[in-house]
Amino acid sequence: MAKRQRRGSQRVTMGEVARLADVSPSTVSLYLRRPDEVSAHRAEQIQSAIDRLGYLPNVMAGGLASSRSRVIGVLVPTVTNSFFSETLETLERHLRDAGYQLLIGNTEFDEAREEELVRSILSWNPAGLVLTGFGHSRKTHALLSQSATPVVEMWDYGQPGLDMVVGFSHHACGRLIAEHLLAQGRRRTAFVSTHFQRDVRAQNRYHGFRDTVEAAGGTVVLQQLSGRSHAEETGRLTGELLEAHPEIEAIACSNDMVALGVLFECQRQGLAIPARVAVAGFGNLDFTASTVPPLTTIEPPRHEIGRRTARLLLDSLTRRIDGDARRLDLGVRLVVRESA
Amino acid sequence: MAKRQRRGSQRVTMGEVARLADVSPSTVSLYLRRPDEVSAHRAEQIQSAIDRLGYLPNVMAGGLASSRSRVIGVLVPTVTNSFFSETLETLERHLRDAGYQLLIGNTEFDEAREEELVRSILSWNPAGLVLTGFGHSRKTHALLSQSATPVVEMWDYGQPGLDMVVGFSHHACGRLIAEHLLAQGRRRTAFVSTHFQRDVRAQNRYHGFRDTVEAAGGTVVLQQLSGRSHAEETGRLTGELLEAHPEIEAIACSNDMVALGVLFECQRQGLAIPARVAVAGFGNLDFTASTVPPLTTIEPPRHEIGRRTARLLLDSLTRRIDGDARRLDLGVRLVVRESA
DNA sequence: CACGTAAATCGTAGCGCTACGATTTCGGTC
DNA sequence: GACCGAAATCGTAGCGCTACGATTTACGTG
Repeated sequence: MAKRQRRGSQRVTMGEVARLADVSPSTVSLYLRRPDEVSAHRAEQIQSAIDRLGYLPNVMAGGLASSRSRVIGVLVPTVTNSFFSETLETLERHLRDAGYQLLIGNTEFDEAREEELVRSILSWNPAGLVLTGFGHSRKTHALLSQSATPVVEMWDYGQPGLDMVVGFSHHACGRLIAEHLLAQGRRRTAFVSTHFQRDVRAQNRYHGFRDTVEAAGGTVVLQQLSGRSHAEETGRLTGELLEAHPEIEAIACSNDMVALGVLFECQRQGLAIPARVAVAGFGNLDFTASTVPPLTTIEPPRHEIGRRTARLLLDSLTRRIDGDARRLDLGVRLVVRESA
Repeated sequence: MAKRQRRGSQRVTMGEVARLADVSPSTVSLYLRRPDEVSAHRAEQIQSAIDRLGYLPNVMAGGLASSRSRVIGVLVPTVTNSFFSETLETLERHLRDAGYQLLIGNTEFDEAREEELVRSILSWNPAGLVLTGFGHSRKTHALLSQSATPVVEMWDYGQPGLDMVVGFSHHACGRLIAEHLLAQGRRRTAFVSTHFQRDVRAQNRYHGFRDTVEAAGGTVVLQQLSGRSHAEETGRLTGELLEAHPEIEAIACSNDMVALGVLFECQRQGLAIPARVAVAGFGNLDFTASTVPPLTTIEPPRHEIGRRTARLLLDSLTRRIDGDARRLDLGVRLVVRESA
C-alpha cells in the first residue's frame, strides 16, 4: 500500500524540473504550453527531467495563474439514461482529446438541483458549460449570463436558448411517428409515456404526435407512467389501456424501453403485432432490431449531438461564432421495422 | 446573450466581499470554511455581502492555497453501461452531498487510456480516486502509490487491490447460476457472453460457471460475442449455438441484454423456455421482470456499491481505516423467475 | 567582426485564496 | 476599573503556476 505522506503531498514542482533541466521555471512552463517555442535541445532536457521526476503539472496553480481552466461542465438529467450517457461518452472523448476535463453533474430533472450544480461548476471557472434542454430556473439564467461562460444546450431544439443549441425537435419526432401510423390508416391511437415531469422532451413528442393525429381526425389516449419507464408498470398500464379502449389500433411509446414493456404485454395477451395493434418506440436502442417483431422507432442523433456539441463549444473558444451557426438542428430518422 | 467580458472574467473576489461586509478577507474565508467560528453578527454581514455581490468562491485559488481539492476522480470503463452509470449516479449524489465534485473518465476498457486518465486526474490533486476493477497498468500502479491518494477499486472483489475495495465476487455469480441450473438437472449448458476483452468481469463469471458445471460432470459451450452485447449478433450466435449443440438445455448469459437477445431468438425458433432450454442473465435490469417468460437473473448491488464506496472514501479522508474494513464484499442475490 | 534582428530564455509580479501566528475584543472577576 | 483567558478577528506569507516585458543568445550581413 502507498505510504501516506504529509497531507496534500504535492509532488514535484515545476521549479524542481527546471533545476534538474538547468533552465528557468518560465522555460519549463513555456515548453509545457507551447513546446515549439523552445529549442529542441532544451525541450529534450526538460522532457527528460519531467520523466525522471515524474512531474505532473498542478492544474490548480495553472488555472489560478491564467484564470482559465481546461474544464467543461456537463449537466444531464441522469447518466443512467442511455441517451444521455451515449452522448456524454462521445462528448467526453472529443473534449478530452482537445485537452479538456469534464465535470459531470446529474440534475435529476430538478431545476433547483441544476442551479446548485451550475453554481458549483462556475466555481471552477470552466471554459464552457453543456446543459440538457431549455428548462432552467431564473437564477440559473442570471448566473450564466453574468458569467460569460459559453453554454451549449443540447438534446433539444426549437427555443431561443441561452447561447448555443445542438439538438433536434421532439415535436417533429411525434409528428413523424403519427404520420407513419396515419399512412397505414390507423386513427385510434394511444401514447404510452414516462411521466412528463421526468421528461419534458417526451411531452414534446407527445404534443407533436397528438397534434398530428388529431389534425387528421384521429384520437389519442394518453397513458402516463408514474415515474421512469418501469417495465412492470408499463405492462399493467398497457393492459388497462387496451381493456378500456379496445378500439385502439396503434400505440406510440415515449421511448423504446416503454415499447418493450408494451410488446411483452401484447405477447402475454396474445395480441398480434402489428395486425391487431401497431407499436412504435423512440430511441432505436440496441435491442429494438431483434425484438419479436422488430420495433419501428426513431433514431435520435445521440452521438452526433456529442460530436457537434464538442465542436461547437471548442470553436466558440477560439473564434466568434455567429447567428445561424450557433444553433444546430440535427434532425432524426424514422426506422421502419415490422411492429408498425 | 451574455456580453463577453475580459478574458477569464473572474467575478467578485473574496476581498470585495470582505470590503462590503466590513471585515477582513480572512474572516470571510473563515466564515466560508467554518461558519460557527465567526460571530453571528459577522456571519450575517458576510452572508448578505455574498448574496448581494453574487460571490462564488474560486475553487482553484482555494485548492492551490490549501493544496487539497474537493475533487474525486472516478474511472469507469464506460458510462454507457447501465451497471456503471447507476453506481455512478449513487456515488455522485453521496459525494456531492459531502461537498465533493466528481471528475469522470471513461477508460473504454483500455489500460493505457486509464493510465492517461489517472495522470490527468492526479493533476487535480484529488481527494480520492475510484477505479473499476483490478486491471491496471504497471505505470498506473506506480503513479497511484507515489501519490498517496486514497483509492477505491469497485465492482470486483477477490484480489488484494491497491488500497480499498468495494464489490463482489463475479466468480461466485457464475457459481450461483450454475448451481441453480444443476439443481434442475440441467448439465448440458452454454455460456453466451460479451467479449471478455471488453469485460473481464464477464470472464470471471464464466469461470465460476464453468468450474461449477464441470465439477458436477456437466459441459459448457462458450459463445463469445465479438464486441459489446449487440442484440442482432446475439440472436445469430444463439441460433448457431443451438444448431451445433442441440443437446443444450440451459443457457447462461453474461448479462441481461444478452439474455434478452437469446430470449427473442428462442421465440423466433419456437423453443419453449424453460421447458426446452432454460435462460439466465445477470444484472436484474429493469425489464427482466416482465419479459416473456420473466428472466431468472442475478441482482448485483449497483447502488450499494456507490453508497459504500462513497462512505468508505469519505471515512478514509477523516480517519484511519484498517485491515478488514478496507475491503467490502457486498455479495449478490439470485433472482429466480420463470426462465430458469 | 561589429551590428541588427529574430528567436530563445529569463525574472518578476501577481492569480485568489488558506494557514497560522499575532492582535484585538469581549465578558466576567476581584 | 484593572486584569484575565477565551473567542473573534486580522495580517502576512505563501501555494505553484502563467503572462509579459526584459534580457540574452544566435545567426546572418555588410
